[in-house]
Amino acid sequence: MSLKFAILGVLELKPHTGYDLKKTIEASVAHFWSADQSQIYRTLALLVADGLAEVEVITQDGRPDRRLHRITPTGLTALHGWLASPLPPETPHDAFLVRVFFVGELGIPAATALLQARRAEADAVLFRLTALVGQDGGEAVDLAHTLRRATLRNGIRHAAAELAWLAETVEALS
Amino acid sequence: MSLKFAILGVLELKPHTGYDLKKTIEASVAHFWSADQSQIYRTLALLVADGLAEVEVITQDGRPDRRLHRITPTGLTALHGWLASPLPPETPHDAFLVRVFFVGELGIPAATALLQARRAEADAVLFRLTALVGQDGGEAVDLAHTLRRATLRNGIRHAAAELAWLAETVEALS
DNA sequence: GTCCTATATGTGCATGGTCTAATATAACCA
DNA sequence: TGGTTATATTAGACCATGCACATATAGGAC
Repeated sequence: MSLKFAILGVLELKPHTGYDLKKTIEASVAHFWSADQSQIYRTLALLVADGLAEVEVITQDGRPDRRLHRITPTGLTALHGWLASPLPPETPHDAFLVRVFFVGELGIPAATALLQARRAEADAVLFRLTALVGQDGGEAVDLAHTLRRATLRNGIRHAAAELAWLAETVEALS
Repeated sequence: MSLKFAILGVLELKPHTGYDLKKTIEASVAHFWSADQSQIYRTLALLVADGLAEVEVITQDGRPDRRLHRITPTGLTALHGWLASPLPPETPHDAFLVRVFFVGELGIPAATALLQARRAEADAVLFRLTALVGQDGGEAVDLAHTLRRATLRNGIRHAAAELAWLAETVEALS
């Protein structure tokens, strides 16, 4: 659902081909959204069909033509409407917590192993995001930039929360 | 994917009909997993087809027969295997952060409104989970119980982290 | 010379999930 | 008496995602 708008958002910044989009997404929003390449192409086609984006074909030889997509005024309206619309209720799906809930059957060592594995992951995420925020410099001036940094900080906060919870939980098991 | 195992986990505790399962899930793991009723029935059918669960039909009149599902030894093995298997890499999909990332276009008031709405939600989650943990008493003794409480505490930690992040971010916007 | 990577777009298939609705009865409330 | 809620299962349509694969060429690594 939001892939549509994530793509519109990227197209607003700059026209993209499907190929570029994949790269831009990986380089900018990968920490909270991921998209399969075929899904990107499908969604682009859908946006064009709905009049939210338009295509300029740039012929090439030796490889497929580039299909450069840009957002239309209708698309811009749709994006802004979505950004201002109320948050839909979300249905949680956390497979890790399903494991935690039932892993008691296997005893304390198995439960601890599960938590340790999770800690390694959370550590890695924290490290990666912290590096990204650091790279970014500091002095944020414009609003867009501040918000983009905020998405990274969100990931950092949650990774830290997860680590704190893991420590507390491992402790409770012993 | 994990619905299969969430259901197996519940079946291990006690045999269930599809109808019961929906209620048990809502009453116990709803804070980290939700399941559509038709999806539950489909998954149950799949478990039976795979030999992981078996059905006892209890005839009733005036309403459909109850189809009571219980886990089989094979099912138990499958559940335990899953619980001990490595965590698969997860692809993030956070629609809220997509909004944060792009909402700059609409200016500070719109961005702030988005964050305020989120705060109301996080507050509600925190309140609800805190009440649940409180209800639960205190003195947890057995492992399963400790882990179940831990899933609640996980939600609490993340809700708190979200609130802290929101405060920091609203601040950064002003 | 051969293999891998980058460029660029797509199709097909399977999985997992949501929403809607059909069916049928009993119990409870207004 | 009439409407909602609870009991219980199941089918159909649709949507989003992911994985594998098809196609075709240029350029660099080894």
